[in-house]
Amino acid sequence: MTQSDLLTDSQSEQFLADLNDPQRLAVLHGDGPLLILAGAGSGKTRVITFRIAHLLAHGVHPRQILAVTFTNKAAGEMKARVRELTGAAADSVWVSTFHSFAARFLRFEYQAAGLPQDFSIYDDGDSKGIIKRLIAEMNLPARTFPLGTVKGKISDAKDRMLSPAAFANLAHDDYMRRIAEVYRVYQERLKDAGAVDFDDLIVTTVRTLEDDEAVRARWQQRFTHVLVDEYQDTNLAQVRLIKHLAEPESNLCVVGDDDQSIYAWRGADIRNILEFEKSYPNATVIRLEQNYRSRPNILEAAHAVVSANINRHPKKLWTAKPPGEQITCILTTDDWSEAEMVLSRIRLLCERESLTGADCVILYRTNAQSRVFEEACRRHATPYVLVGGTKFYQRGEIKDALAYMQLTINGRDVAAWRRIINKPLRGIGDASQKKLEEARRADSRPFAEFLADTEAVTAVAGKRVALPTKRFAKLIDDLKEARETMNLADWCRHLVTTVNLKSAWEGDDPNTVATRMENLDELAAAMAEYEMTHETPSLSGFLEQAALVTDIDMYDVQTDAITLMTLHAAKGLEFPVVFICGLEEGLFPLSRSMEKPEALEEERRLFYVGATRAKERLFLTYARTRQRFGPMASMKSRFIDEIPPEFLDVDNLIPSADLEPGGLGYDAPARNWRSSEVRPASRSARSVSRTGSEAGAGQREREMQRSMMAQTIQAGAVVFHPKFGEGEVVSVRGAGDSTTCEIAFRGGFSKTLMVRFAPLKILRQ
DNA sequence: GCATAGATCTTTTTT
DNA sequence: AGATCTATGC
Repeated sequence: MTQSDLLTDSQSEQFLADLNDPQRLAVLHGDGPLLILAGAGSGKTRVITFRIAHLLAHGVHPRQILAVTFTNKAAGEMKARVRELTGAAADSVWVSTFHSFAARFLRFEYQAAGLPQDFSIYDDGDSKGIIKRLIAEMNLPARTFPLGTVKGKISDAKDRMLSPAAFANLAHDDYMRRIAEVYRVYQERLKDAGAVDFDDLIVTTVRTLEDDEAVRARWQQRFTHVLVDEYQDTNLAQVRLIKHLAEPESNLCVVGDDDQSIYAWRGADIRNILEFEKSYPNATVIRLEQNYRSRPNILEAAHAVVSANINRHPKKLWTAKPPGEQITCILTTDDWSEAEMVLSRIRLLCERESLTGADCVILYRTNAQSRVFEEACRRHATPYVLVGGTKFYQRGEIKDALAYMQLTINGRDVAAWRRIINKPLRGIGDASQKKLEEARRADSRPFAEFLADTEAVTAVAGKRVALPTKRFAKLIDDLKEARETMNLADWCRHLVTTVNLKSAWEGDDPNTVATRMENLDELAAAMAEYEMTHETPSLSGFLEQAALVTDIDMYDVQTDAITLMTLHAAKGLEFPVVFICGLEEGLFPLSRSMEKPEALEEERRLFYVGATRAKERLFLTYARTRQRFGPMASMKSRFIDEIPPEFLDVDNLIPSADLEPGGLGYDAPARNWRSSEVRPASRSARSVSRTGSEAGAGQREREMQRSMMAQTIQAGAVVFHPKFGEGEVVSVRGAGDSTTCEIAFRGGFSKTLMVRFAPLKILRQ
């Protein structure tokens, strides 16, 4: 590292001048624990990145800094921003998510952790497959032991660092004792399979650090400074991981906001942030309360809702910005017109206020709500980007191919084996599978080796399956061998043909089959890209990445497309215009949460997170009825009523003869609200102005979006494909690298292609 | 062992 | 309403 990689003092001073007082204190804070309570939009990322730059400028070696986030996207952004400040030094700073940090740790320390080097990482589906089989094996009634609940309890136990034994000790009724038993055997099965689930990544890392002094010393020495983002979302296991890594100096800087804690259902414990000072009595606490993102009206509304919570540290953000528009609340009769209204509002904003679709985001509580908006966008040929939904690596055909790959490096991976042993059909049915699986476990050899042992197989499952199992074993061995002679992408293609995956979907709709085959092509392309972008590409590295990557990670603001995503996915993002939709009792807040006060408070925080994404304008929508297991009607969300009326501009599109359903006992003064008909049209035409430094930032963002547009495709574009000819883009789905678009080709057929890999030429936008 | 039709459950959010 | 699971018959 050269001196020029580092900030010089004068540069660093210049940066500091842009910060407000508490921000500067946080950046300059010396040694010891530091808690930054950073409200929404208070420049939190800036503070973290400046702090890292500051540490680097003051002689901390980049490799000694660990910064942990929850999503790969956040990690990537942090790294990019540190790089802007410090140059190449940033590349040596270890910035990663909790899970990918743990995965990397365990690849180094697999021996101490008691894992095979090429351990598999099980996703939710893999884990559920194992647990499901266990529930059946243990004769537990599926009705009283629903898979999701059992998995959830086990996951909770892991989040709290409870071993199966400890969990069993705490179980004081038969029900919990049985779940404890499932947990115990589940762990045995994982161990046998050489696999860890998502929770285990963290738990095993913590256990290894706690049990092995040499390993602990090595890693504690390695990191002298640890920073954690979104600290309010950590669970006990994660807090312990961080604590160990930061010791003994405990130069630990955590940043978070208790009002933005929205992952309690996943084991996040808000007490971690509320009681940080108890764990670290010498901690410095800094509050960032100036908001640089939103108009005061938006902050007021968000604050009004979240401050209805009892269990909360009282605080209030402020902003120097001028008031801006009122918050628009749109009341519609049903979900269909809700979507129509949202789109027409967006159209209006784009026409009159020099905004583009990319400035707008539609947020909703549940993924299922996205459908109506997607349909509306298609109807109006409005480009949109859907974040979430079916993920590329979760598709059946992709998981199948990955399972074959996984089995070549981890021969005991039972989830992979189960997935592919009879796909394509080999005449090895369920009954034989169970017998073979059990016998193999007792035998402890890898699947391929065991299955090639004709005698052993015959003894367990009869003569009939011995031949197909032997062939299967040979197939796996051949694949393993082939891997040595070719690169990952070629090997992937080789695998698809050798295995003859296509024959597994004989009789299926030919279009579906074609799409699946295209997806497999895309998998090969993804592997090629992985090989190009990594210095030491490995199969297990690729599989690890495939297991830990999510949709939001790949999301990038681009083109003129409107963004559609859940409120949860929106955390950490900001948009000039935000629509929060489906503000109905039972949907948002969700009915399940309405029984438990803590859960209801989390819904309020979720509203707070959603609202504070907005820079300029916030819209809230309510649909009186919507399709949810058949049509259902609901009352306005209490969140709307928790906002003082002076901040709201209500656009009531429900005919006055149509009263709200169940108006009894619910204070919803719809009659007091002005109807849209009498509203002067000029109001919507008022321009959204940008002020101060925000304007500059917005401008730059816009430019970046524009430059990216060149390489992206919008609905309505006319494109050319060498194989399929000319066609028109009907819709664009997915995010970032996994963006797909549906194209209606002139030949009268349409295809869904992955933008990144399809050799498309854009003829006209 | 496998395909099909009917039954059942799902929709909270995700690393 | 749609996907996924289960029971049944071949």
